[in-house]
Amino acid sequence: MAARKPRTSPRKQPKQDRSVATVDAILQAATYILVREGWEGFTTNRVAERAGVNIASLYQYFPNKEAIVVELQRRHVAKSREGMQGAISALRAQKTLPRVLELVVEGAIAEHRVAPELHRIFSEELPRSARAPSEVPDAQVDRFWREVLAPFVRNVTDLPLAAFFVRVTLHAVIHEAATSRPELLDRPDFASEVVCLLDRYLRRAAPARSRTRARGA
Amino acid sequence: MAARKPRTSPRKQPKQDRSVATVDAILQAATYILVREGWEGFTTNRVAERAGVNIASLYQYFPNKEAIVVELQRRHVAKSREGMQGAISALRAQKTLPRVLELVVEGAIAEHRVAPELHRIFSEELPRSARAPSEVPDAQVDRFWREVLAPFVRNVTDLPLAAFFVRVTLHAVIHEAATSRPELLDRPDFASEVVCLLDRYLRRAAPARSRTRARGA
Amino acid sequence: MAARKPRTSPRKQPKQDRSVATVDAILQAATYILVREGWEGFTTNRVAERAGVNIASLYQYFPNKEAIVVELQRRHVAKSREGMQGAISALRAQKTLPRVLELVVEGAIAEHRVAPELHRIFSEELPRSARAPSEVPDAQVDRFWREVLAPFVRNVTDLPLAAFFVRVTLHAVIHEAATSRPELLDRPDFASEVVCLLDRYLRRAAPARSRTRARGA
Amino acid sequence: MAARKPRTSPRKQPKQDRSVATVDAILQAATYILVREGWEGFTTNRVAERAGVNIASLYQYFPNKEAIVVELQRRHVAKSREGMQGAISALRAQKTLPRVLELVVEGAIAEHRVAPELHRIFSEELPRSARAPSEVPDAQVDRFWREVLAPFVRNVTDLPLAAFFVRVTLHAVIHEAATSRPELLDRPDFASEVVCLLDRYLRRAAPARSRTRARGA
DNA sequence: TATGAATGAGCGTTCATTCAT
DNA sequence: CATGAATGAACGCTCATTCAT
Repeated sequence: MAARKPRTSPRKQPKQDRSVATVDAILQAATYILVREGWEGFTTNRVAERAGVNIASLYQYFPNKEAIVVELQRRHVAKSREGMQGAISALRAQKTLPRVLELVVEGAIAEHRVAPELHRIFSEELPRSARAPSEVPDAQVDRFWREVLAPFVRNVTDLPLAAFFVRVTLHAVIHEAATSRPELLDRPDFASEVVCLLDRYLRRAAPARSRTRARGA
Repeated sequence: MAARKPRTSPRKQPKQDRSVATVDAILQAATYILVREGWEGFTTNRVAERAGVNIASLYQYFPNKEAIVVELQRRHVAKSREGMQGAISALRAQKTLPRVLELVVEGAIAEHRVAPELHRIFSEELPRSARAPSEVPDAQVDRFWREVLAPFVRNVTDLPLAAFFVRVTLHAVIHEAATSRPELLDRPDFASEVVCLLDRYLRRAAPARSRTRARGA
Repeated sequence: MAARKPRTSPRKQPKQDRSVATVDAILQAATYILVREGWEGFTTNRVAERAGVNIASLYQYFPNKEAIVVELQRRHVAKSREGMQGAISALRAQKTLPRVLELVVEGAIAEHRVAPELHRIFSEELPRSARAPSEVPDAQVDRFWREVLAPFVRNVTDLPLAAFFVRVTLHAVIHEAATSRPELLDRPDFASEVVCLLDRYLRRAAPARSRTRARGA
Repeated sequence: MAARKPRTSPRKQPKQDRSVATVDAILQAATYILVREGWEGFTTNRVAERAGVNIASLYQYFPNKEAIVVELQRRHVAKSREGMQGAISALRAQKTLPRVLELVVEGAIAEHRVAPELHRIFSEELPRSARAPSEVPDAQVDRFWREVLAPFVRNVTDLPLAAFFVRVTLHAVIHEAATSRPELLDRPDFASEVVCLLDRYLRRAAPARSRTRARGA
């Protein structure tokens, strides 16, 4: 039922300098057009034209239109990850939850500072067919969080659920800020608020006989 | 710079039963195709074909392709709002923050139970051109939250920022659950976890000399 | 090879007042649209809409789109002819060529003063399919001129050719003036110049051994 | 009020022989269809089909339907002008009005012998949207005539008006002959009759106290 | 390898006209 | 009769992709 999905991996590795330059020109043109015109205005002919590359050459390096965007995402993610990687590798050494969270939050903010327009395109504009399969599936991220948070949580009965909440919340607030209110990212209290939000959630007071569900009480 | 945007309001009201049925068939077919094929596969010819309606008939009721989706959104939102409205009107009577949050969370969950696939389409798949202008802009929602929360918050220094966090977080966790893990919505503790997350954030402990920023400490 | 040409005569004679009103409304709307939008914007649906008449009703009185325009032309020509008729019936009584020409020129000018925009539409805008077959074919007009002019011409060797010239010239100058320089029609010397043009042509000096062809001389 | 008029200039120049042939095939097919079916039957799909060319290829060289016809006109006018140019450049050397007129008349006749069916199409069939903007506006032609005739006219009180008459008459008789009685163009006396018509008009007898206006006399 | 040229498939939309009540 | 609804048949145009040099 799902239409066959043609491979999106680059057609061939450019080995010579000229080829590298061609591919770069294509990707740069693609970025330009995606940012300015969105996915709807993104056509291979226009990309080739703007890149100053013959359309047939374009198809020598990319098997189809989607592959261009996928490669763009691959490079974008690679660059974004850099900021995060530092945070993650430093994570295990942290002794308090706030420190852990702080590290991650700042990593995530750094991540969102990289080419935010492209980020918006990738997260909001692309149809499924052009979306690069996330390199790290959500479930795996959740697992990661579970492990990271486990030592610190207090009175959390369902750790997997909490991990889900943390992942989603963390991403949402930073992404939304980056997308629609970028000035927030620069405020010194932004990160600490995010930390506060998650910290208090994860280290909560004793259940108190399930306050929120005790409607009749 | 913004191209002239052709109106998306319906072209003519169906008067007889027969034409009401036609419009319904069109909208139903549109839903079917949107859900299965996404915006990319959504073509007026296919919609008309699936609806068993002549393409020209389709254009008697909708001035263009976008208008179909806009009408779909209008109807969807109308249906969704119902659940939320009750919650909102009951809000002012609440005496505790958990009760307030609980109401809203449950309203939002109800909202997301209505045709969740369509919900996903509308929020993730549509290009800007087909997106119905949000009836309630985010800034206004934030203002609403500010007023609602003001009586209850504790040790919150920047209420507008907090309102932003609440709006974004609330929506994100419920939306993500509805979209990728719908079974979560049915769990009895899901809502209470959301409430807990927000409640603890809004009624926080005294600042403690800025714990989270005391890196050097 | 020529596509079958569906009849353009009105479908049925409106007998009742209401029908007459309907037909009039249609023709008036048709005029409005033709003048403002030209033949390209002239669609039966728009005519019906503007006339406040259901499209199906329109087709009860006119078998097709062309028929509307043909009827419009019929009425226009009928009205135009009025001015000319007087001139023509008075023609035989005239004793001099200038008087004859003067009468006709003034008739023709009067003719072109009737709804000049419509006139332009009919003469320049319509495709062949919508052009009413001229009620009086050119050859017949030429014959008429031959008879009228015969008593007056001088040194004209080929009367039929001269008649052709008179018909064409007379129409061209008045039509062009009416179309692109309407103020000319109001100048008192305009008509007399036309008369002069034709009069001198028809009563020419003796051949002078064909001056204009004596290239070798 | 005037809608944005999309450019009609060719989209890209054919560089290889193959594409020159393509463009020629398109223009030839366009001519064929225009002549046989008129503007109404002139559709890009049919042109492409008859040209044996893919519709998309057609649009590689012409940005829209009108552009095809405009190019056709451009080429036609270029060819037509040749005959006229000779006449015009020889004009100044002429010593008598009949010689001047003769030259122009013969130039105009030659002009009308080039593809007369196309000529008819261009002058009668095209809607404004497809008409190439006349390279030489009428007013300019009138000015030209004024200068050319000035040395020769006799008893002409309003030279601009006379120039208008000359332009219109000259064109009308030749055009009408070419269009509806092409055999006339081949008759040896046709040109001389036109010359006579204009010559006598421009070199007229003394006003005689305004003969044609002396109605009361 | 790079380029100019080509193209199948389809898209959004319109319109003259007819049907069914 | 009049009306609301319907529709077959195009039409102008674009795009991702491939062919041929």
